[in-house]
Amino acid sequence: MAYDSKATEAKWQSAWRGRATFAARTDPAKPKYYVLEMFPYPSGKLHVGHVRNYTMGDVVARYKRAQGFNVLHPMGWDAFGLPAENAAIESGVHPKDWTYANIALMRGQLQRMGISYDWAREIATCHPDYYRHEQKMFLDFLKAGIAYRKESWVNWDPEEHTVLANEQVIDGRGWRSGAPVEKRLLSQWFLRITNYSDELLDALKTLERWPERVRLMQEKWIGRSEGARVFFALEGRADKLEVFTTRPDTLYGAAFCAISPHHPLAAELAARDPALAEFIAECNRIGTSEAAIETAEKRGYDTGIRAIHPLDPNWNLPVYVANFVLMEYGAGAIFGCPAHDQRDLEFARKYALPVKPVVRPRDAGASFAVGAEAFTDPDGVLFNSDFLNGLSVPEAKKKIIARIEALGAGEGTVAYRLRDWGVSRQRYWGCPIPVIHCGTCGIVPVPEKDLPVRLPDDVTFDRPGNPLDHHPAWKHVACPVCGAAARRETDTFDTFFESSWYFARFCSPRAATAFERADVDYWLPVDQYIGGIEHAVLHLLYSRFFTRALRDCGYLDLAEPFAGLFTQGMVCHETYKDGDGNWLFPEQVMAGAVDAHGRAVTVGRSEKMSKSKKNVVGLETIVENYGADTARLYLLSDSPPERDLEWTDAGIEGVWRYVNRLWRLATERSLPPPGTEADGDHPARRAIHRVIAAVTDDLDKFRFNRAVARIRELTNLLEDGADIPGPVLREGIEAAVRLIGPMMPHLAEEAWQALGHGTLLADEPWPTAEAALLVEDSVTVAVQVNGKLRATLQLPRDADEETASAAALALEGVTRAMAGKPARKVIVVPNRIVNLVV
RNA sequence: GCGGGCGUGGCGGAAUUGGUAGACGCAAGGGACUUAAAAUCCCUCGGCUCGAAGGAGCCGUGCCGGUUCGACUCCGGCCGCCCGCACCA
Repeated sequence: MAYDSKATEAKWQSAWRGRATFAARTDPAKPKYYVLEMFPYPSGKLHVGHVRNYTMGDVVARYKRAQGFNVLHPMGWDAFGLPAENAAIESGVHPKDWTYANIALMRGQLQRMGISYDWAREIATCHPDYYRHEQKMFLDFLKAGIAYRKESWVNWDPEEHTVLANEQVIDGRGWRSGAPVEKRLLSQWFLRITNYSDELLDALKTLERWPERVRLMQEKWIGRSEGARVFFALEGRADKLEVFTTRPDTLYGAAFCAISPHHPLAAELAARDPALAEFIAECNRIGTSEAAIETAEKRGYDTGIRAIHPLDPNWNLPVYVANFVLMEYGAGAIFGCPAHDQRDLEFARKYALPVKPVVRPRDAGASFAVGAEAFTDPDGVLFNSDFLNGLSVPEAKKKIIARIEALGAGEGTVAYRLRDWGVSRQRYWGCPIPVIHCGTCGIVPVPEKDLPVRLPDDVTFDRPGNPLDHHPAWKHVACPVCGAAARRETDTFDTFFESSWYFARFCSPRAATAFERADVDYWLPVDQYIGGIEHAVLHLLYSRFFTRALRDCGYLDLAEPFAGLFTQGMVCHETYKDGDGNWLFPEQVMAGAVDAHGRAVTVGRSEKMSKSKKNVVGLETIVENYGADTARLYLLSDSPPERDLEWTDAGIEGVWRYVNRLWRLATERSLPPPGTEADGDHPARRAIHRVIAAVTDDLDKFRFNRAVARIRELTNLLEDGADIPGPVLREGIEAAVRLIGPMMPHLAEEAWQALGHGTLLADEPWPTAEAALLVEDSVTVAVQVNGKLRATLQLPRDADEETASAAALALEGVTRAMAGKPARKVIVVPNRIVNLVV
């Protein structure tokens, strides 16, 4: 009888729902385990990339449940964001309607996957019952000095009168309008994440269950560097130019100073230098993305101003405005040392500036010169540097900082790459920022009793700009302090704001406050967080900061929200474009790579599945034809979870065949009744228990693909084991069913029932391996001659070295390879290898 | 450009973390069953050389070099691809 996936999956999903099997309850008497997958943006279509993520989480949740943990496994929607507004502009549908319709669609798709979520805890961040709490948090941040206002640069589309996301700036132009983008200075809200730089950096060490690469990326992102700020006097001016450098030791190699196009000095000079103003305007056309700025051709504009070297009053340096100097880092100004910085070197070559080396390699002489490559190795000796000559780089740094401090020309300092988090967005579909601008009282927080500040529904997208801003009534309010006519803040929060605390909301999703203290104290931190590597820095760093900010405002007693992190690889797929250059969904591409009109399709490279490029594979057809379990197992079985997965349709058939084989194995053998205990050390029992131990270990380590391979090996063995005694066969089949349970829960429940059990497999404990069955008496040892495999050898376990080498020397293949020569050296690794060196 | 990662058969990958490279699967080819097909089952399957065969040998983990008795694994240099770069989420 073929396995009926559709009926079976519906049956068990309703059984779990009916018994509230996965409802989580705060119970301090039980050990808890909080499993969380990064919640999705409701784009409207659940694709295989999402499902890969959620399936991994479900395996962990079901596995930990079977191990006796009180498991919290919730799901919700990261529901504010730009695509809803784009949909409104393109097709006139309201962002709210679009979003809730998408949520309904995706919820249904997700429920058909049979993931063990506690659906009673579902949240959507666009709901006022969610965002009202973050408005309160913001007011608390404001009181605590964590939130503040400052000016910052944005990408401005002059045609659409909107701020563009970096993603929407393509080659310096607005994606929709095609108009050249300008940078504009806007007054915006910021959170002081930089107050927590050191804490966020130091605590990375404590995150033992995070991938090393993510911790490294965060460390580099925070970018703590020790250096110095140095003041250069300017010829003919009273003010000084402050620069930051990590290489004060190279000060004698300085060739120029460079300031950011946004430096106050640049603005001042541009006011009376039209050519400079034009240069700055050109820099502003690059956009705000650091990648764009860094990859743009390095250019500078000589201001004509001369800076006086702090250690030599007779030494002048030209001051350039340079497009690669960032106002946000250090002092927004640098001194350039071409010999010891590659970028400075290229700049110096371009503008014919001197390249004077001041550090040389230990083995180089005084004639050391720099060619096409700057000498950046910190292991070197100072020369051409007056009182620093002969010193190592660290010594020179110390000494020169002492000197400039004595001269009052600067001081040692620490700079961070990390910048404060700008949370203002000039958009409609986000959480309103709860402040009011009053002509007399300034910025006034919305009183707590007036929260939430709700988004108005009656908005239009038919003209450029922020709909909140041109809403006829919404922004006009009375000042809560003086009662005069005032104006609401029309900016909304960055959507990272919502995702920075949703894991806490899941602990008490219906609480009148953000969350109940007892609930977060019990459930947090998240024991296992699972999501894409693309979130390695921003979302995860913001959440770590936000948790600390909440702690400092008395919300909870916790610094790190995620005790364990697993970053899964992305699911990739080829991209397709039709004859007009529009993206196509894979199902729109016919055989022979033509579109619906018979035109040739351009097949692009494989990339991360994303809705914008339409290279997504939906699940409907797979679930329809093969069932959720088949899709789940396929997503787990082939690729290691941390690696990217190239989606192909081939292979799904193979998994479906396996599903049916397993089903037949569980239902078509005559077995002793349930409860029959197997004993003894039959080889099949040994194999069964080895697999139990290995799969348990694999699941602990997120090696789902290996776990699947092992379970398949077990079922292969059971299938052709005509000589396996009945009780052992039952033990083996039950083990296979229980081990596969977290991955294919519906099939496993059905098989468990077919095996004669009246319980839910979801309520059964995890199988344990009998230790005595795991040790083998005999081992296979590889025998090498000069490191090359020549034979293998069966030896009793833990045989001593003499026995092993004697047995090895007696082997025919070994004597042949040794060709009569004596062994000069014998290396014996017990139970593993004998290597004879001749 | 900068930061982080990855690279193993035709394909996805495994390799006890320095100790038998290719587990498990996909695809392909051959065969059995069948009137036929599907389903199922069995066999072969990194490359090359020698052998009728059992088998034997050489090469092989992106490329070049190094460390080691022994390297997919460690080190140095290169090439290619992926992720992130602060307003996509």
